[in-house]
Amino acid sequence: MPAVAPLAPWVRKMDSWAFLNNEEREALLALPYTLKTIEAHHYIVREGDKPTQSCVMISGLSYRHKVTANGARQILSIHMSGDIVDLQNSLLGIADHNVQILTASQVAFIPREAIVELAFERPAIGKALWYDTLVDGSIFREWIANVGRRDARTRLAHLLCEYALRLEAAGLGSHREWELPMTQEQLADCTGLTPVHVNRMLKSLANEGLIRRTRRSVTINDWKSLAAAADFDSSYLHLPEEKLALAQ
Amino acid sequence: MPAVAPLAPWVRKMDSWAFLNNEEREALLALPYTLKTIEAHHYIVREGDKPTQSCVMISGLSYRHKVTANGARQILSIHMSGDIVDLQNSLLGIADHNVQILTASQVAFIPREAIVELAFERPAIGKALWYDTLVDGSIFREWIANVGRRDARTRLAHLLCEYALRLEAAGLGSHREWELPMTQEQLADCTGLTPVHVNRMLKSLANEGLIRRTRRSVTINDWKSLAAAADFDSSYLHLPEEKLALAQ
DNA sequence: CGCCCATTTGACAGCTTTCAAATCGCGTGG
DNA sequence: CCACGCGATTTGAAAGCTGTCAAATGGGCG
Repeated sequence: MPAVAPLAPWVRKMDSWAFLNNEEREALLALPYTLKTIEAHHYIVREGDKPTQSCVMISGLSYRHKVTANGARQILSIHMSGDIVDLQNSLLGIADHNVQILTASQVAFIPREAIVELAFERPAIGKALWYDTLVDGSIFREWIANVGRRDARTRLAHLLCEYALRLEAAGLGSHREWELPMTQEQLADCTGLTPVHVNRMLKSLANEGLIRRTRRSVTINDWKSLAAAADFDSSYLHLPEEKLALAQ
Repeated sequence: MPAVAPLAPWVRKMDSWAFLNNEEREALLALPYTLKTIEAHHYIVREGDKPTQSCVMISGLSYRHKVTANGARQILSIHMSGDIVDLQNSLLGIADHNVQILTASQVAFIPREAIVELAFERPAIGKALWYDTLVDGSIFREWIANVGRRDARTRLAHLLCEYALRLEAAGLGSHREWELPMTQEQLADCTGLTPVHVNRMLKSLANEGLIRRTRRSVTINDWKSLAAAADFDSSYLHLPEEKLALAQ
């Protein structure tokens, strides 16, 4: 096993809800997996596939999306180190959405059966996995509200806040200082806007000093003001208590 | 036990994915519960609550929703006989959204521990419950895409198609002939539109013969055309095979 | 019969999209 | 080292879908 176990970030996240003991952490780390390095833009899963493996993000970023009949794309979620994407698709049988790599990533593929067996062999692990899918669902619900009922500026700010906080909760940086390696077109696909309008809203947020921008990334400048402008309340992320302070 | 067990619709749904044997069905039916009749508009759960029970819909309709800072409401899902709402809230600890009754309903409240224990005692039940939360998540994803990337007319048509198919899958009617007891304001809150615009779009769908309307409800007139106008593909509902034919 | 709430309708405003063109960065090749 | 090319970002102007506001209509119920 390498100096740092590839699955460690994931186990850390599963462990953050305090269901697991040491033995169970070891059991998760001992799951069989195949490690792959995947370049940006590549697909991990396509709608209609019947995946038999689940993917754990080791490093890098990925996202899930759907495409409507008129060709518009809607991004459904963003995933980072420690996230298990596609537990959904693999358990449900047929993938109902696509999973694509955002920035070059290391991904661990774990056979579905191995995970499911472990989940029911050790209830604590089962609870942690279940909990994880429930948090996933909670984030989806917030996105429905975000896209459905917030104006463009608020919507975009909300996306930034969520990303910042999740990044920090995953131990990947500070919510006050980080980079978002997404194009404005991708931000548009997250928020149900057009790239042009995303550009204008970013400009507006920057003009008021809430964020700072370089060409290809965004940094939060004034967390409190941004969170206020975003109508952002972190409770839907169901972060463990010790990480709640971040949101202040 | 009454002639028809109250939990029967739920057990039927849990069973539809073919994980359960007879013993397990019985175990579900034997779960402890409290039955309540609740009038329209009443809340079952409020955001911030710490529910310790999960609610199974026996009859009637309910919906989940969030309210944004500016007071706009976004409905997140609609629930009918056989649905378990709020497994999410009760497992996650703190409710991140509201659950409200749409039409007078009978609801069975089951203690969370009883469900969780059973889920891990009998893996098949655990799988069925997990599967159910995953389907829930799949529907949320479709709603994100619906609200984010479809125009008003398509969006509304999509909502109608989903409702029709779920109603039929739950054994509550035919997808070609049913009523939707929602106000136009509620339809608006489902789709991220205004009531006025919902009115216009319903009129447009009716003018083209896709639906028929009475004052307080909608009926599908021409399923195929409506599904086409709605960009509707039922696969995200993950209906069991024997019910797939419905969607044709 | 009268009240109240939901539905309709019309006119107008406005947020967001659309369409196009210009600018900018950055990697590549000469 | 510098020009070139291409994708991403910016910007402006105009169109359009959806929202807003207000008033009228309609139905159900006490």
